[in-house]
Amino acid sequence: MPELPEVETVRRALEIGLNGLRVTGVGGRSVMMRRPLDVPFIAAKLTGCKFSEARRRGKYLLLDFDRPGSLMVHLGMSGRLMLCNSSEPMLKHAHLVLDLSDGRELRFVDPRRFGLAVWFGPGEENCDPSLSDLGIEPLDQDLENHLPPLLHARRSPVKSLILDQRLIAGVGNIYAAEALWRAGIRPTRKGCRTSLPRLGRLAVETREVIVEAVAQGGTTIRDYATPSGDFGYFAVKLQVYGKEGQPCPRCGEILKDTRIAGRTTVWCPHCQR
DNA sequence: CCAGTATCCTGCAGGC
DNA sequence: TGCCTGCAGGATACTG
Repeated sequence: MPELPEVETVRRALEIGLNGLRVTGVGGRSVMMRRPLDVPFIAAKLTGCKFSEARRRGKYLLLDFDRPGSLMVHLGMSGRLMLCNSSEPMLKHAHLVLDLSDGRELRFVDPRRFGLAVWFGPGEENCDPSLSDLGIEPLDQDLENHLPPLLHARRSPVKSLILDQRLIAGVGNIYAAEALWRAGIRPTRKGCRTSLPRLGRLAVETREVIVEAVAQGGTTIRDYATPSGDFGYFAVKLQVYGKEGQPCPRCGEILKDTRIAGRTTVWCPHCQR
């Protein structure tokens, strides 16, 4: 569910919300997620540790404490991190709960269990393929030089390519649709059949839509919220995602939806070519 | 190596 | 009111 802007918003909220706090206990249930969740192991590493900072790489969050190593969290499709008072009723799918020294709790809730939370010992995060295989960050200044030749070398639809985390890290289904619409590129067009200048434009529009979404605190479609329960306000700026059958905001043509790589893709047949 | 599909899981909306 | 189907901000194992 959450893409880079939502994860970045969560990161910023945690940096403030966890500032100066210590983990006084760890609870939850060791359910099967994208990787097995090992609550006792995380408890052994984290209990008594003081939060220091929250980092982000692509859609991955890395929480650091006053001991070597870090807790990696991915929210998958339905994952949420919530800062709650411990008196608040526990949600059904709160798989991992960190008790905090101010009496509150950080709860990792993920009904679909496509997310993950794992502890990395010192140096381990550099070896983990989920992180080491990630492509360039959309906010990287070098994006428009780096990305176009990579996409141009591939035969897949550009939509699949910008969803490929090994090429560019952090773009998901919402911002892929928005960036392609802004760049005027048909999502089914193959990378190798798209000119380098047009792919450069796509790189620029991808970064721009992500910058704008971060500034709005991300997009709330169904249930995304920051750890303190705030919603993201970028939804009002979406031009095509979820708007199939409605007129294109640029030319008025009816927006179509197609499935690419198993994912719904909305686009304008007139201005995306 | 690359490209495309199937799959993990729960919840919810829509059709009958 | 159900029951069934398909779809949902994702990543990856597997197939050809």
